[in-house]
Amino acid sequence: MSQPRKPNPARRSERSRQAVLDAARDLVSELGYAKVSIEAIAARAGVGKQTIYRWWPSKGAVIFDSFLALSESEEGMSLPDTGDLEADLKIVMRATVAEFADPAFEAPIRALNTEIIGDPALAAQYREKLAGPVDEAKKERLRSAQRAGQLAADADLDLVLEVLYAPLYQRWLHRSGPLTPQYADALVEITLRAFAP
Amino acid sequence: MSQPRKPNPARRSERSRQAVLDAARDLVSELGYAKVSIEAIAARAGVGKQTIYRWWPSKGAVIFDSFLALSESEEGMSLPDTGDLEADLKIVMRATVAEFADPAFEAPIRALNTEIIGDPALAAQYREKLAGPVDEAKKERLRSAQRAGQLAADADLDLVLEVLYAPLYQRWLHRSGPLTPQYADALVEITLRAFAP
Amino acid sequence: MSQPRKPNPARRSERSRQAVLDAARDLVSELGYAKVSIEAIAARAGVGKQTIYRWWPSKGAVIFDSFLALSESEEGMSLPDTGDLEADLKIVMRATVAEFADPAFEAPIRALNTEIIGDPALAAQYREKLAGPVDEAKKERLRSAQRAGQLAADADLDLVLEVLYAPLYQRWLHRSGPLTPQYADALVEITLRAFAP
Amino acid sequence: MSQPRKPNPARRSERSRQAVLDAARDLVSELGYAKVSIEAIAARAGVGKQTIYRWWPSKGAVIFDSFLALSESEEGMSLPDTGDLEADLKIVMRATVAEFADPAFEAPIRALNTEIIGDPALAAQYREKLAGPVDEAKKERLRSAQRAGQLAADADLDLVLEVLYAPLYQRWLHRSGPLTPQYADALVEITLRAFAP
DNA sequence: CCTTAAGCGAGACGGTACGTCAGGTCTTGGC
DNA sequence: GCCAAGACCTGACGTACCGTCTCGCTTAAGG
Repeated sequence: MSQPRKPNPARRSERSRQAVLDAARDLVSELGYAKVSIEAIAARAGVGKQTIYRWWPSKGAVIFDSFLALSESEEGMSLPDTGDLEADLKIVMRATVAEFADPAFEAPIRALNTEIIGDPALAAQYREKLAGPVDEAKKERLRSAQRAGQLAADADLDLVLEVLYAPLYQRWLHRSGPLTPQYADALVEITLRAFAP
Repeated sequence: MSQPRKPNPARRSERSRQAVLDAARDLVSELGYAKVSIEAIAARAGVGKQTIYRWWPSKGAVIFDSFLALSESEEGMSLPDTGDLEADLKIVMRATVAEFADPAFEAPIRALNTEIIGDPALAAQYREKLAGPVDEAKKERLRSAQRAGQLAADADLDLVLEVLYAPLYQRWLHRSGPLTPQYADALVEITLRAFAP
Repeated sequence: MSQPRKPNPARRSERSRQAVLDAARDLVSELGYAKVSIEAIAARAGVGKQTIYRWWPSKGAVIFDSFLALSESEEGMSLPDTGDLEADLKIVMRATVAEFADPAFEAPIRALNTEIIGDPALAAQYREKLAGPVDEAKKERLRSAQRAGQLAADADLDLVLEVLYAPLYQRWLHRSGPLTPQYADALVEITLRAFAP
Repeated sequence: MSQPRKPNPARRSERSRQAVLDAARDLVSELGYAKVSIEAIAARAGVGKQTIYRWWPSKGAVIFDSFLALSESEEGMSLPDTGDLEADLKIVMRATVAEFADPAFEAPIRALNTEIIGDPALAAQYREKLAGPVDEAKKERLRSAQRAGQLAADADLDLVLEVLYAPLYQRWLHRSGPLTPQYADALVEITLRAFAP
């Protein structure tokens, strides 16, 4: 018995790959995740359906990749470090709040979360490729704060990030309350009190 | 031209309603949210498709209702109040962690979240009918703690609940880390420190 | 295990059935058998593909049925019987030759033969529903001739029909020679000599 | 603009040509004409698809060629001539009947007829390359019979062959009756009576 | 003898059609 | 008048092949 035969990546058409990713991104923005079909992506990209099925295992994977490609530009990001942790975090959190208020981010980020909930493989990729690098940058800033004595030296940084961000994400996903700069500030203050040295 | 004519709820068949809800619940457990179809629910329930379309606007609504019906039994719940907030919360949080470890809860809760992310109307219903009563019970316990001086009197109780639960939910949904009793305890401790009087 | 579940013929839409048959006939005439697709038939008929698959097992069956429907009008046909077998047969054979010269008959009849060669079930249906009644009418005329002493009383009438028609059909299908009124006459003369009393 | 550039036959790979022809023959036997694809032929032959498209214009042409190649061995055949036309023809016709009963001939011959009906160019090739030589040999025997006074001197030999063979071919293609040695004999007798001197 | 252009295998590509599944609407007959 | 049943049109699924198009690689001809 033979396996489903893997395509040869060396022959892959970069032009098609980009066209698919672009089309996927556009369609998610226009229609929302649920209403995007692989047929529509293929048609918009001017690509045969088989070309999508050859390189991606599912609709979720295509759309996920289209986000991945987007964020690859902002690689190696790092957070501001003025020496004042609270001020720095508030800037970052307020920026996040602002981002979430931008309707252009709405559809893609909800799409991403819908996929991730139902597909462990995508969730793993998400953590590794998207959340991971960003979290690492944030933890770097927190370590700097630990060295400066602004944060408990033994604080579990993953936990710090969760306390800081999870309430914000949840409130946004569930639409269970307003996302205001004040809310961002409150989260920073609460977190710093919780993990004070 | 005539409107789509609303059905008369008085005539509604309770037997069919229950059969649909039961079938929906079973199928979500067996297949996961995405793979459940209205056709399959109707077939399993021994019900005409029209009967579903007559009474529910969408697949999400049916499935949501099937969860609602489940939780209506546990109405009027309240949290333990031994006078020791930390101990009481740890009991509750550890119970939550244990619940999330039960594979029978996996499919339905992920289904619920998938629906809620993409449908504001369902999200509102969720907050009102499911999360609301539970949160109110929790807040009642927190108010008791405020009166006992175990929690800052001016603490925003919604925020307290978010800091307590959102990290847990997010870690579970994203599968970004293990859910242990120790993790539950840590969240309680962090939250109490953050909102200490 | 359950069978593929048969549709209930009582609920069949006559409007759809007719539309499919008409579309099939038209498309075969326009494009030829090989280039007709079920998708195209469905589209032209304004019908869902499933409606075709529900009632017919294959493209061949649809197209065959579309011919069947056509010929049902000429049911109960009978051949001229002037008492002069040779003259009567020449009229009929010349008419057949003329029919084959009509380009509008070209595509459908070739289509029919293509199907029949490859599909025993269709071949059986063809013999029973299309060829059978026509052949019976012809044999009726031949029996009359036998009674009149113009044909050997013990002649195998199926064989007579084959000798009369098979050369004509083959010449036309293989395009191996011209179909002229003279050719029609020659076949009649040869056949009558072969089966003379 | 440049023409599609014709390949240089001198460079043609004989090994590939044979492999394609063999694969085509095998696949037609196994699957029947309709289910054979060019992809499958190429794969079975271990040949690139382009190699097929380079040398043959259509699936029909490949398969036709594969039959041609087969029959090239039996070139220059001739019929028995014992002086007794009836006996000689019965031997030949009974042999043909036997051939048609062999299931190994089933698929290829039906395939050949399917092609020929729909493609005038292939039909012409068929007459010239396959049917022609065989018919010529048969006509040679008939001419010998004419000289011996066993057949009308002015008989149209093409017509004789049609009367002799077309009923047999048609009965086989349409499966409209049994092919027995008696049937073969009957056809010979009828034909000889029809074209008696 | 060595280049060089052709044929070759492989297989990705943009497409069309396949046959299936489900969506949501509509109709029929039974209760 | 709701209900079970299920046919209908629609649209997407994932697959099979179409015929075209590169890729490197042999391989035979001609300079």
